[in-house]
Amino acid sequence: MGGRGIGEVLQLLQAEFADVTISKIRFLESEGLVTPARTASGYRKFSAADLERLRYVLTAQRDQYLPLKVIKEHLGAIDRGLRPAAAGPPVAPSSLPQTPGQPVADDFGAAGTELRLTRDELLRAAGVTAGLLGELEAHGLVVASGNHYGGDAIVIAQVAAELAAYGIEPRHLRAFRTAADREVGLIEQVTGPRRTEQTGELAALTVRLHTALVRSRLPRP
Amino acid sequence: MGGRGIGEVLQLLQAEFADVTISKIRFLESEGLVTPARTASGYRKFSAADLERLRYVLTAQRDQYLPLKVIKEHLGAIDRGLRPAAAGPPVAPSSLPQTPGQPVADDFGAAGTELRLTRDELLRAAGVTAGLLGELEAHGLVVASGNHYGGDAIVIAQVAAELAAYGIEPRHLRAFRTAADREVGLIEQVTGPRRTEQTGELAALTVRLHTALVRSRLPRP
DNA sequence: TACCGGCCTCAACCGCTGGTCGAGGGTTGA
DNA sequence: TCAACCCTCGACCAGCGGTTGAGGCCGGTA
Repeated sequence: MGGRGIGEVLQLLQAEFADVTISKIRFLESEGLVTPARTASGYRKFSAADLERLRYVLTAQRDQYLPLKVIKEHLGAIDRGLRPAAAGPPVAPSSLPQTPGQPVADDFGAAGTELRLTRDELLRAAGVTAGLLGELEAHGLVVASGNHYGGDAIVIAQVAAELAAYGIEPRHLRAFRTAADREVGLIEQVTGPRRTEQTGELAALTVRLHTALVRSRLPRP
Repeated sequence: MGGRGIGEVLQLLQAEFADVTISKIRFLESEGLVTPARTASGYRKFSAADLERLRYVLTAQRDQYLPLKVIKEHLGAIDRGLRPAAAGPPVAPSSLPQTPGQPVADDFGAAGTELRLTRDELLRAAGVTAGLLGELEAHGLVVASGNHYGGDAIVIAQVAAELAAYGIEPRHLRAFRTAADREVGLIEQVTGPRRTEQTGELAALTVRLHTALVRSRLPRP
Protein backbone atom coordinates (compact mmCIF):
# COMPACT_ATOMS: atom_id res chain seq x y z
CA MET A 1 0.00 0.00 0.00
CA GLY A 2 3.02 2.23 0.04
CA GLY A 3 2.74 3.13 -3.59
CA ARG A 4 5.04 2.21 -6.41
CA GLY A 5 8.54 3.26 -7.25
CA ILE A 6 9.21 5.14 -10.43
CA GLY A 7 10.69 2.09 -12.17
CA GLU A 8 7.64 0.04 -11.50
CA VAL A 9 5.41 2.83 -12.74
CA LEU A 10 7.48 2.95 -15.88
CA GLN A 11 6.88 -0.74 -16.50
CA LEU A 12 3.18 -0.33 -16.04
CA LEU A 13 2.89 2.61 -18.35
CA GLN A 14 5.13 1.33 -21.07
CA ALA A 15 2.61 -1.31 -21.94
CA GLU A 16 0.29 1.43 -23.00
CA PHE A 17 2.55 4.27 -23.97
CA ALA A 18 5.60 3.29 -25.88
CA ASP A 19 7.51 6.49 -25.48
CA VAL A 20 7.31 7.04 -21.78
CA THR A 21 10.61 7.13 -19.93
CA ILE A 22 11.75 7.73 -16.40
CA SER A 23 13.02 11.13 -17.29
CA LYS A 24 9.72 11.99 -18.84
CA ILE A 25 7.85 11.05 -15.70
CA ARG A 26 10.20 13.17 -13.66
CA PHE A 27 9.75 15.97 -16.14
CA LEU A 28 5.99 15.76 -15.80
CA GLU A 29 6.37 16.08 -12.08
CA SER A 30 8.62 19.09 -12.48
CA GLU A 31 5.87 20.67 -14.55
CA GLY A 32 3.37 20.07 -11.83
CA LEU A 33 1.24 17.49 -13.58
CA VAL A 34 1.70 14.84 -10.90
CA THR A 35 2.93 15.19 -7.37
CA PRO A 36 3.82 11.76 -6.06
CA ALA A 37 4.55 11.31 -2.39
CA ARG A 38 8.11 10.89 -1.24
CA THR A 39 9.77 8.46 1.13
CA ALA A 40 11.91 9.79 3.97
CA SER A 41 14.93 9.44 1.73
CA GLY A 42 13.38 11.25 -1.16
CA TYR A 43 12.26 8.41 -3.40
CA ARG A 44 9.03 9.03 -5.32
CA LYS A 45 6.09 6.87 -4.38
CA PHE A 46 3.22 6.80 -6.84
CA SER A 47 -0.28 6.04 -5.63
CA ALA A 48 -2.92 4.50 -7.84
CA ALA A 49 -4.36 7.98 -8.28
CA ASP A 50 -1.01 9.27 -9.45
CA LEU A 51 -0.94 6.50 -11.99
CA GLU A 52 -4.37 7.43 -13.24
CA ARG A 53 -3.24 10.96 -13.59
CA LEU A 54 -0.23 9.95 -15.60
CA ARG A 55 -2.39 7.87 -17.85
CA TYR A 56 -4.67 10.81 -18.35
CA VAL A 57 -1.79 13.04 -19.27
CA LEU A 58 -0.24 10.58 -21.68
CA THR A 59 -3.53 9.83 -23.33
CA ALA A 60 -4.39 13.46 -23.81
CA GLN A 61 -0.99 14.05 -25.29
CA ARG A 62 -1.02 11.17 -27.64
CA ASP A 63 -4.61 11.17 -28.78
CA GLN A 64 -5.48 14.82 -28.68
CA TYR A 65 -2.14 16.50 -29.06
CA LEU A 66 -2.90 18.77 -26.18
CA PRO A 67 -0.06 20.84 -24.84
CA LEU A 68 0.94 20.12 -21.26
CA LYS A 69 -0.20 23.55 -20.17
CA VAL A 70 -3.73 22.75 -21.26
CA ILE A 71 -3.68 19.27 -19.79
CA LYS A 72 -2.61 20.78 -16.54
CA GLU A 73 -5.58 23.12 -16.59
CA HIS A 74 -7.88 20.20 -17.22
CA LEU A 75 -6.42 18.32 -14.31
CA GLY A 76 -6.82 21.39 -12.19
CA ALA A 77 -10.46 21.59 -13.16
CA ILE A 78 -10.94 17.96 -12.22
CA ASP A 79 -9.26 18.55 -8.92
CA ARG A 80 -11.57 21.39 -8.15
CA GLY A 81 -14.43 18.98 -8.59
CA LEU A 82 -15.58 20.47 -11.83
CA ARG A 83 -15.92 17.12 -13.39
CA PRO A 84 -16.80 13.68 -12.15
CA ALA A 85 -13.50 12.15 -11.19
CA ALA A 86 -14.65 8.86 -12.62
CA ALA A 87 -14.64 10.36 -16.07
CA GLY A 88 -12.46 8.48 -18.44
CA PRO A 89 -9.79 9.81 -20.69
CA PRO A 90 -10.32 13.06 -22.46
CA VAL A 91 -12.28 12.67 -25.60
CA ALA A 92 -11.61 14.01 -29.00
CA PRO A 93 -13.54 17.14 -29.69
CA SER A 94 -15.49 17.78 -32.79
CA SER A 95 -13.28 19.29 -35.43
CA LEU A 96 -15.71 21.74 -36.82
CA PRO A 97 -14.37 25.03 -37.83
CA GLN A 98 -15.97 27.88 -35.94
CA THR A 99 -16.39 25.61 -32.99
CA PRO A 100 -14.39 26.21 -29.91
CA GLY A 101 -13.12 22.89 -28.84
CA GLN A 102 -11.91 22.15 -25.40
CA PRO A 103 -13.28 23.77 -22.31
CA VAL A 104 -10.33 25.96 -21.78
CA ALA A 105 -10.47 29.43 -20.44
CA ASP A 106 -8.79 31.34 -23.16
CA ASP A 107 -10.81 29.98 -26.03
CA PHE A 108 -13.06 32.86 -25.43
CA GLY A 109 -10.46 34.65 -23.53
CA ALA A 110 -8.35 37.64 -23.94
CA ALA A 111 -5.76 36.28 -26.28
CA GLY A 112 -4.56 39.71 -27.18
CA THR A 113 -5.59 43.21 -26.57
CA GLU A 114 -9.15 43.72 -27.52
CA LEU A 115 -9.76 45.67 -30.68
CA ARG A 116 -11.30 49.09 -30.39
CA LEU A 117 -12.64 50.36 -33.63
CA THR A 118 -14.28 53.58 -34.56
CA ARG A 119 -17.38 53.36 -36.66
CA ASP A 120 -15.47 54.11 -39.82
CA GLU A 121 -12.82 51.59 -39.05
CA LEU A 122 -15.48 48.99 -38.47
CA LEU A 123 -17.16 49.79 -41.77
CA ARG A 124 -13.89 49.47 -43.61
CA ALA A 125 -12.72 46.36 -41.80
CA ALA A 126 -15.96 44.53 -42.36
CA GLY A 127 -16.52 45.94 -45.80
CA VAL A 128 -20.18 46.71 -45.24
CA THR A 129 -22.32 49.74 -45.88
CA ALA A 130 -23.30 52.21 -43.22
CA GLY A 131 -26.90 51.26 -43.96
CA LEU A 132 -26.36 47.65 -43.00
CA LEU A 133 -24.50 48.60 -39.87
CA GLY A 134 -27.29 50.96 -38.92
CA GLU A 135 -29.80 48.17 -39.25
CA LEU A 136 -27.66 45.84 -37.21
CA GLU A 137 -27.47 48.39 -34.47
CA ALA A 138 -31.17 49.08 -34.63
CA HIS A 139 -31.81 45.43 -33.96
CA GLY A 140 -29.24 45.23 -31.23
CA LEU A 141 -26.90 42.88 -33.01
CA VAL A 142 -24.01 45.26 -32.93
CA VAL A 143 -23.60 47.53 -29.97
CA ALA A 144 -21.06 50.26 -29.55
CA SER A 145 -19.60 50.64 -26.12
CA GLY A 146 -18.85 54.26 -25.74
CA ASN A 147 -17.85 55.33 -29.20
CA HIS A 148 -16.06 52.21 -30.23
CA TYR A 149 -16.72 48.68 -31.36
CA GLY A 150 -15.02 45.40 -30.57
CA GLY A 151 -13.54 42.90 -32.97
CA ASP A 152 -16.59 40.68 -32.83
CA ALA A 153 -18.55 43.43 -34.51
CA ILE A 154 -16.47 42.85 -37.63
CA VAL A 155 -17.43 39.22 -37.74
CA ILE A 156 -21.06 39.98 -37.04
CA ALA A 157 -21.21 42.55 -39.79
CA GLN A 158 -19.42 40.33 -42.29
CA VAL A 159 -21.68 37.43 -41.62
CA ALA A 160 -24.76 39.60 -41.76
CA ALA A 161 -23.64 40.86 -45.15
CA GLU A 162 -23.25 37.33 -46.43
CA LEU A 163 -26.60 36.33 -45.06
CA ALA A 164 -28.17 39.34 -46.74
CA ALA A 165 -27.10 37.82 -50.03
CA TYR A 166 -29.39 34.93 -49.20
CA GLY A 167 -32.24 37.27 -48.46
CA ILE A 168 -31.82 37.07 -44.72
CA GLU A 169 -31.91 40.54 -43.29
CA PRO A 170 -30.95 41.97 -39.94
CA ARG A 171 -34.51 41.95 -38.70
CA HIS A 172 -34.59 38.20 -39.19
CA LEU A 173 -31.64 37.95 -36.89
CA ARG A 174 -33.17 39.33 -33.73
CA ALA A 175 -33.69 35.85 -32.40
CA PHE A 176 -29.96 35.31 -32.53
CA ARG A 177 -29.47 38.26 -30.34
CA THR A 178 -31.90 37.09 -27.71
CA ALA A 179 -30.49 33.58 -27.84
CA ALA A 180 -27.02 34.95 -27.26
CA ASP A 181 -28.26 37.11 -24.43
CA ARG A 182 -29.92 34.19 -22.75
CA GLU A 183 -26.81 32.14 -23.17
CA VAL A 184 -24.64 34.76 -21.58
CA GLY A 185 -27.24 35.17 -18.85
CA LEU A 186 -27.00 31.51 -18.03
CA ILE A 187 -23.24 31.72 -17.86
CA GLU A 188 -23.39 34.70 -15.57
CA GLN A 189 -25.73 32.88 -13.26
CA VAL A 190 -22.89 30.49 -12.64
CA THR A 191 -19.91 32.76 -12.68
CA GLY A 192 -21.38 36.04 -11.61
CA PRO A 193 -21.28 39.19 -13.66
CA ARG A 194 -17.54 39.62 -13.58
CA ARG A 195 -15.33 37.73 -15.93
CA THR A 196 -13.60 34.81 -14.33
CA GLU A 197 -11.57 31.82 -15.36
CA GLN A 198 -14.77 29.92 -15.85
CA THR A 199 -16.47 32.42 -18.08
CA GLY A 200 -14.48 31.44 -21.12
CA GLU A 201 -14.73 27.76 -20.37
CA LEU A 202 -18.46 27.93 -20.09
CA ALA A 203 -18.87 30.02 -23.19
CA ALA A 204 -16.83 27.54 -25.16
CA LEU A 205 -19.04 24.76 -23.89
CA THR A 206 -22.33 26.44 -24.61
CA VAL A 207 -21.27 27.47 -28.07
CA ARG A 208 -20.16 23.94 -28.73
CA LEU A 209 -23.52 22.72 -27.57
CA HIS A 210 -25.30 25.16 -29.80
CA THR A 211 -23.29 24.10 -32.82
CA ALA A 212 -23.89 20.43 -32.21
CA LEU A 213 -27.60 21.04 -31.77
CA VAL A 214 -27.86 22.92 -35.03
CA ARG A 215 -25.97 20.21 -36.83
CA SER A 216 -28.11 17.53 -35.38
CA ARG A 217 -31.26 19.27 -36.54
CA LEU A 218 -30.19 20.07 -40.03
CA PRO A 219 -31.75 17.94 -42.74
CA ARG A 220 -29.62 14.85 -43.18
CA PRO A 221 -27.24 14.97 -46.09
CA MET B 1 -14.53 37.38 -58.66
CA GLY B 2 -10.81 36.97 -59.16
CA GLY B 3 -10.10 36.16 -55.55
CA ARG B 4 -8.53 38.28 -52.86
CA GLY B 5 -5.01 39.47 -52.35
CA ILE B 6 -3.09 38.39 -49.30
CA GLY B 7 -3.51 41.74 -47.59
CA GLU B 8 -7.24 41.64 -47.95
CA VAL B 9 -7.32 38.10 -46.65
CA LEU B 10 -5.33 39.24 -43.66
CA GLN B 11 -7.90 41.92 -42.88
CA LEU B 12 -10.73 39.43 -43.10
CA LEU B 13 -9.08 36.91 -40.85
CA GLN B 14 -7.78 39.28 -38.25
CA ALA B 15 -11.28 40.01 -37.09
CA GLU B 16 -11.55 36.43 -35.96
CA PHE B 17 -7.99 35.44 -35.28
CA ALA B 18 -5.95 38.06 -33.57
CA ASP B 19 -2.57 36.54 -34.21
CA VAL B 20 -2.66 35.92 -37.92
CA THR B 21 -0.05 37.71 -40.01
CA ILE B 22 0.95 37.82 -43.64
CA SER B 23 4.01 35.78 -42.96
CA LYS B 24 1.93 33.19 -41.19
CA ILE B 25 -0.38 32.85 -44.15
CA ARG B 26 2.59 32.43 -46.43
CA PHE B 27 4.04 29.91 -44.03
CA LEU B 28 0.83 27.93 -44.09
CA GLU B 29 1.03 27.83 -47.84
CA SER B 30 4.63 26.67 -47.70
CA GLU B 31 3.48 23.83 -45.49
CA GLY B 32 0.86 22.84 -48.01
CA LEU B 33 -2.20 23.76 -46.01
CA VAL B 34 -3.57 26.12 -48.63
CA THR B 35 -2.67 26.52 -52.25
CA PRO B 36 -4.01 29.82 -53.48
CA ALA B 37 -3.98 30.55 -57.18
CA ARG B 38 -1.41 32.91 -58.58
CA THR B 39 -1.64 35.81 -60.98
CA ALA B 40 0.62 35.87 -64.00
CA SER B 41 3.06 37.95 -62.01
CA GLY B 42 3.08 35.64 -59.05
CA TYR B 43 0.74 37.36 -56.63
CA ARG B 44 -1.39 35.05 -54.51
CA LYS B 45 -5.11 35.08 -55.16
CA PHE B 46 -7.30 33.51 -52.50
CA SER B 47 -10.68 32.13 -53.43
CA ALA B 48 -13.55 31.88 -50.96
CA ALA B 49 -12.70 28.22 -50.56
CA ASP B 50 -9.10 29.10 -49.69
CA LEU B 51 -10.43 31.46 -47.07
CA GLU B 52 -12.62 28.77 -45.59
CA ARG B 53 -9.62 26.52 -45.46
CA LEU B 54 -7.59 29.10 -43.65
CA ARG B 55 -10.36 29.60 -41.16
CA TYR B 56 -10.47 25.88 -40.61
CA VAL B 57 -6.75 25.74 -39.97
CA LEU B 58 -6.73 28.69 -37.62
CA THR B 59 -9.71 27.43 -35.71
CA ALA B 60 -8.28 23.97 -35.30
CA GLN B 61 -5.06 25.49 -34.07
CA ARG B 62 -6.58 27.91 -31.65
CA ASP B 63 -9.40 25.83 -30.26
CA GLN B 64 -8.05 22.32 -30.45
CA TYR B 65 -4.31 22.87 -30.34
CA LEU B 66 -3.85 20.53 -33.23
CA PRO B 67 -0.42 20.46 -34.83
CA LEU B 68 -0.31 21.57 -38.44
CA LYS B 69 0.68 18.11 -39.55
CA VAL B 70 -2.57 16.74 -38.19
CA ILE B 71 -4.65 19.58 -39.54
CA LYS B 72 -3.15 18.89 -42.90
CA GLU B 73 -4.20 15.27 -42.70
CA HIS B 74 -7.71 16.34 -41.84
CA LEU B 75 -7.85 18.67 -44.78
CA GLY B 76 -6.55 15.92 -46.99
CA ALA B 77 -9.24 13.61 -45.73
CA ILE B 78 -11.85 16.24 -46.42
CA ASP B 79 -10.54 16.74 -49.90
CA ARG B 80 -10.84 13.07 -50.57
CA GLY B 81 -14.42 13.27 -49.41
CA LEU B 82 -13.83 11.60 -46.08
CA ARG B 83 -14.32 12.96 -42.68
CA PRO B 84 -11.23 13.55 -40.68
CA ALA B 85 -10.69 10.93 -38.05
CA ALA B 86 -9.86 12.51 -34.77
CA ALA B 87 -7.62 9.90 -33.22
CA GLY B 88 -3.95 10.16 -33.72
CA PRO B 89 -1.21 8.61 -35.75
CA PRO B 90 -0.16 5.23 -34.41
CA VAL B 91 -2.22 2.66 -32.63
CA ALA B 92 -5.17 2.91 -30.34
CA PRO B 93 -4.65 0.76 -27.29
CA SER B 94 -7.37 -1.36 -25.90
CA SER B 95 -7.60 0.44 -22.63
CA LEU B 96 -9.61 3.30 -23.97
CA PRO B 97 -13.25 3.13 -24.66
CA GLN B 98 -13.12 3.13 -28.38
CA THR B 99 -14.95 5.88 -30.04
CA PRO B 100 -16.45 4.41 -33.14
CA GLY B 101 -15.39 7.36 -35.15
CA GLN B 102 -15.64 10.98 -34.50
CA PRO B 103 -18.60 13.15 -35.21
CA VAL B 104 -16.53 15.42 -37.21
CA ALA B 105 -16.64 17.10 -40.53
CA ASP B 106 -15.11 20.01 -42.27
CA ASP B 107 -18.09 22.23 -42.32
CA PHE B 108 -21.75 21.65 -42.31
CA GLY B 109 -21.62 20.77 -45.93
CA ALA B 110 -19.70 17.65 -46.66
CA ALA B 111 -21.88 14.67 -47.05
CA GLY B 112 -20.26 11.56 -45.78
CA THR B 113 -21.62 8.55 -44.12
CA GLU B 114 -23.22 9.76 -40.98
CA LEU B 115 -22.51 7.91 -37.78
CA ARG B 116 -25.19 5.65 -36.51
CA LEU B 117 -24.82 4.70 -32.92
CA THR B 118 -26.84 2.46 -30.75
CA ARG B 119 -27.76 3.75 -27.35
CA ASP B 120 -25.00 1.77 -25.72
CA GLU B 121 -22.43 2.93 -28.19
CA LEU B 122 -23.47 6.48 -27.55
CA LEU B 123 -23.20 6.05 -23.81
CA ARG B 124 -19.73 4.60 -24.10
CA ALA B 125 -18.52 7.06 -26.68
CA ALA B 126 -19.68 10.06 -24.72
CA GLY B 127 -18.81 8.58 -21.36
CA VAL B 128 -22.04 9.64 -19.73
CA THR B 129 -24.56 7.85 -17.59
CA ALA B 130 -27.82 6.51 -18.88
CA GLY B 131 -29.53 8.85 -16.45
CA LEU B 132 -28.07 11.92 -18.06
CA LEU B 133 -28.91 10.70 -21.52
CA GLY B 134 -32.46 10.02 -20.43
CA GLU B 135 -32.80 13.57 -19.21
CA LEU B 136 -31.35 14.95 -22.39
CA GLU B 137 -33.88 13.02 -24.38
CA ALA B 138 -36.71 14.09 -22.12
CA HIS B 139 -35.87 17.69 -22.87
CA GLY B 140 -35.47 17.10 -26.55
CA LEU B 141 -31.78 17.81 -26.71
CA VAL B 142 -30.88 14.40 -27.99
CA VAL B 143 -33.25 12.66 -30.30
CA ALA B 144 -32.96 9.15 -31.63
CA SER B 145 -34.02 8.62 -35.17
CA GLY B 146 -35.32 5.13 -35.33
CA ASN B 147 -33.15 3.25 -32.89
CA HIS B 148 -29.94 5.05 -33.50
CA TYR B 149 -28.22 8.33 -32.73
CA GLY B 150 -26.03 10.55 -34.82
CA GLY B 151 -22.52 11.69 -34.07
CA ASP B 152 -23.65 15.06 -32.81
CA ALA B 153 -25.31 13.29 -29.92
CA ILE B 154 -21.87 12.44 -28.59
CA VAL B 155 -20.87 16.06 -28.50
CA ILE B 156 -24.15 17.12 -26.99
CA ALA B 157 -23.89 14.52 -24.27
CA GLN B 158 -20.28 15.32 -23.48
CA VAL B 159 -20.92 19.00 -23.24
CA ALA B 160 -23.99 18.45 -21.13
CA ALA B 161 -21.90 16.37 -18.77
CA GLU B 162 -19.33 19.10 -18.45
CA LEU B 163 -22.01 21.69 -17.89
CA ALA B 164 -23.56 19.53 -15.23
CA ALA B 165 -20.33 19.87 -13.31
CA TYR B 166 -21.05 23.58 -13.17
CA GLY B 167 -24.53 22.96 -11.90
CA ILE B 168 -26.18 23.49 -15.24
CA GLU B 169 -28.60 20.69 -15.86
CA PRO B 170 -30.41 19.47 -18.93
CA ARG B 171 -33.58 21.29 -18.03
CA HIS B 172 -31.67 24.56 -18.14
CA LEU B 173 -30.72 23.76 -21.68
CA ARG B 174 -34.15 23.73 -23.28
CA ALA B 175 -33.63 27.23 -24.59
CA PHE B 176 -30.70 25.95 -26.59
CA ARG B 177 -32.90 23.47 -28.26
CA THR B 178 -35.48 26.00 -29.28
CA ALA B 179 -32.81 28.40 -30.44
CA ALA B 180 -31.32 25.70 -32.62
CA ASP B 181 -34.71 24.80 -33.97
CA ARG B 182 -35.43 28.37 -34.89
CA GLU B 183 -32.06 28.66 -36.54
CA VAL B 184 -32.63 25.61 -38.65
CA GLY B 185 -36.11 26.87 -39.44
CA LEU B 186 -34.68 30.08 -40.78
CA ILE B 187 -32.24 28.17 -42.93
CA GLU B 188 -34.96 25.99 -44.31
CA GLN B 189 -37.01 29.01 -45.22
CA VAL B 190 -34.25 29.86 -47.62
CA THR B 191 -33.19 26.49 -48.87
CA GLY B 192 -36.31 24.45 -48.49
CA PRO B 193 -36.62 21.34 -46.40
CA ARG B 194 -34.22 19.26 -48.43
CA ARG B 195 -30.54 19.55 -47.95
CA THR B 196 -28.79 21.52 -50.62
CA GLU B 197 -25.40 23.02 -51.25
CA GLN B 198 -26.53 26.12 -49.44
CA THR B 199 -27.68 24.40 -46.32
CA GLY B 200 -24.19 23.84 -45.04
CA GLU B 201 -23.00 27.26 -46.03
CA LEU B 202 -25.86 28.93 -44.26
CA ALA B 203 -25.44 26.84 -41.16
CA ALA B 204 -21.78 27.73 -41.00
CA LEU B 205 -22.71 31.39 -41.28
CA THR B 206 -25.40 31.34 -38.64
CA VAL B 207 -23.25 29.44 -36.22
CA ARG B 208 -20.48 31.90 -36.80
CA LEU B 209 -22.89 34.69 -36.10
CA HIS B 210 -24.04 33.04 -32.94
CA THR B 211 -20.51 32.57 -31.72
CA ALA B 212 -19.56 36.15 -32.42
CA LEU B 213 -22.67 37.40 -30.67
CA VAL B 214 -21.97 35.41 -27.56
CA ARG B 215 -18.40 36.57 -27.54
CA SER B 216 -19.43 40.15 -27.94
CA ARG B 217 -21.84 39.95 -25.04
CA LEU B 218 -19.57 38.25 -22.57
CA PRO B 219 -18.19 40.45 -19.82
CA ARG B 220 -15.03 42.03 -21.09
CA PRO B 221 -11.84 40.41 -19.86
C1' DT C 1 8.85 59.25 -65.53
C1' DA C 2 9.41 58.42 -61.06
C1' DC C 3 7.63 56.92 -57.00
C1' DC C 4 5.58 54.21 -53.44
C1' DG C 5 3.05 50.75 -51.31
C1' DG C 6 2.03 46.02 -51.87
C1' DC C 7 3.73 41.66 -52.90
C1' DC C 8 7.34 38.22 -54.08
C1' DT C 9 11.34 34.66 -52.62
C1' DC C 10 14.79 32.79 -49.87
C1' DA C 11 17.70 32.03 -46.14
C1' DA C 12 18.80 32.95 -41.59
C1' DC C 13 17.24 33.28 -37.19
C1' DC C 14 14.30 32.73 -33.02
C1' DG C 15 11.58 31.35 -28.75
C1' DC C 16 9.07 27.86 -26.81
C1' DT C 17 7.87 23.10 -25.78
C1' DG C 18 9.04 18.86 -24.38
C1' DG C 19 11.93 16.58 -23.27
C1' DT C 20 17.24 13.88 -22.95
C1' DC C 21 21.77 13.20 -20.95
C1' DG C 22 25.36 12.86 -17.73
C1' DA C 23 27.86 13.93 -13.63
C1' DG C 24 27.93 13.31 -8.98
C1' DG C 25 25.98 11.14 -5.24
C1' DG C 26 22.65 8.87 -1.78
C1' DT C 27 19.58 4.32 -0.68
C1' DT C 28 18.24 -0.44 -0.53
C1' DG C 29 18.44 -5.10 0.02
C1' DA C 30 20.53 -9.61 -0.90
C1' DT D 1 29.81 -4.94 -0.02
C1' DC D 2 27.88 -4.75 -4.32
C1' DA D 3 24.50 -4.04 -7.83
C1' DA D 4 20.48 -2.04 -8.84
C1' DC D 5 17.83 1.71 -8.06
C1' DC D 6 16.88 6.39 -7.23
C1' DC D 7 17.95 11.41 -6.43
C1' DT D 8 19.10 16.53 -8.22
C1' DC D 9 20.76 19.84 -11.24
C1' DG D 10 22.38 22.01 -15.16
C1' DA D 11 23.50 21.63 -19.86
C1' DC D 12 21.91 20.42 -24.02
C1' DC D 13 18.80 19.31 -27.88
C1' DA D 14 15.32 18.74 -31.85
C1' DG D 15 11.29 20.15 -33.86
C1' DC D 16 7.51 23.27 -34.45
C1' DG D 17 5.79 27.37 -35.77
C1' DG D 18 6.72 30.91 -37.17
C1' DT D 19 9.59 36.06 -37.83
C1' DT D 20 12.86 39.00 -39.94
C1' DG D 21 15.34 41.16 -43.41
C1' DA D 22 17.67 41.65 -47.75
C1' DG D 23 16.91 42.17 -52.39
C1' DG D 24 13.75 42.71 -55.97
C1' DC D 25 9.40 42.77 -58.98
C1' DC D 26 4.35 44.68 -59.75
C1' DG D 27 0.97 48.28 -60.49
C1' DG D 28 -1.54 52.30 -59.84
C1' DT D 29 -0.93 57.31 -59.89
C1' DA D 30 0.71 61.99 -60.31
